Amino acid sequence: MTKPITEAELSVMEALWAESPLTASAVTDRVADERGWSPQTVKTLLSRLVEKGAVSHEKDGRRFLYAPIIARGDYAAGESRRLVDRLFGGKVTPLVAHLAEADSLSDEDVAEIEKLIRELKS
Amino acid sequence: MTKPITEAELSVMEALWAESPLTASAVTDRVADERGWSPQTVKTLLSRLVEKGAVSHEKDGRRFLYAPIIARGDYAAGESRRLVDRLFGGKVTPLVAHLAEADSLSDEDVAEIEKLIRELKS
DNA sequence: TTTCATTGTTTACATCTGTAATCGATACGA
DNA sequence: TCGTATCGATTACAGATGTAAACAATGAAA
Repeated sequence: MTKPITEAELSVMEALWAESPLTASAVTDRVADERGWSPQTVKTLLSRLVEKGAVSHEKDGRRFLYAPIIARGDYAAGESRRLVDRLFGGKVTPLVAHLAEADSLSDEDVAEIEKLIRELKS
Repeated sequence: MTKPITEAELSVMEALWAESPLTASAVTDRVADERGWSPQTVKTLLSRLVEKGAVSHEKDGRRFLYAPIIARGDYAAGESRRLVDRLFGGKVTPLVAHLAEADSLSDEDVAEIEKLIRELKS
């Protein structure tokens, strides 16, 4: 994954992460609503994702079947790390603190993280 | 902050967050090393940040003094939220879990977050 | 077989981004 | 006072990005 996946491309990735392999038109059906894109736009994005090595395309008769190459979890982990490095000097704690301050952490969140932390400590 | 701050612009913001107000050349001095930019480049970035409403410029004789309008903490919190919304359905726990899985959380981190969580619960 | 619809490929184009040169005003040193 | 260094403003320009039209191949329908 040399080149980064852009915002628009991410919508396409989400469709493929949700279900794959898919044809281009199937992807279009799934993302057209939220983004209001023309089928051509989706094709372009798919091509660029193939170029970037983020998506595979296997010939299936006259059409292609597209599937993600990079896993959603790997992508998310990478992006998370990038953010933490860029803004919090690589430390996760300030990130959690900021989200907490912004009142973005529900009691549920706190409880879940606490549980997670307990597991990590064992 | 209508338009997002770009990667290059962020370097300039960091300089201003570290110390402000600063003249354009003072900013240049502080970011030239890490980025190897010409003074002109820094000027352009400052102008764009002023346009975006992220930085103020007050006339001081024939030159300008630049200062951040948005606080670093607010920016960081906003970016964090955007990431969590985009990739983790708005939930913080999976983010922490991913970072932990990638072996990115030191024992220290875990201890700190635990402490933070305890404070949040009280 | 002729046509139409579908699929991928090529090309397009405006905006954004990174990076900077050039230009015009102007303050400071000689 | 005259040139020179400096500052901000204007303009530039290539590559990335969002968004898509145009085109070519080809399989399906009539």
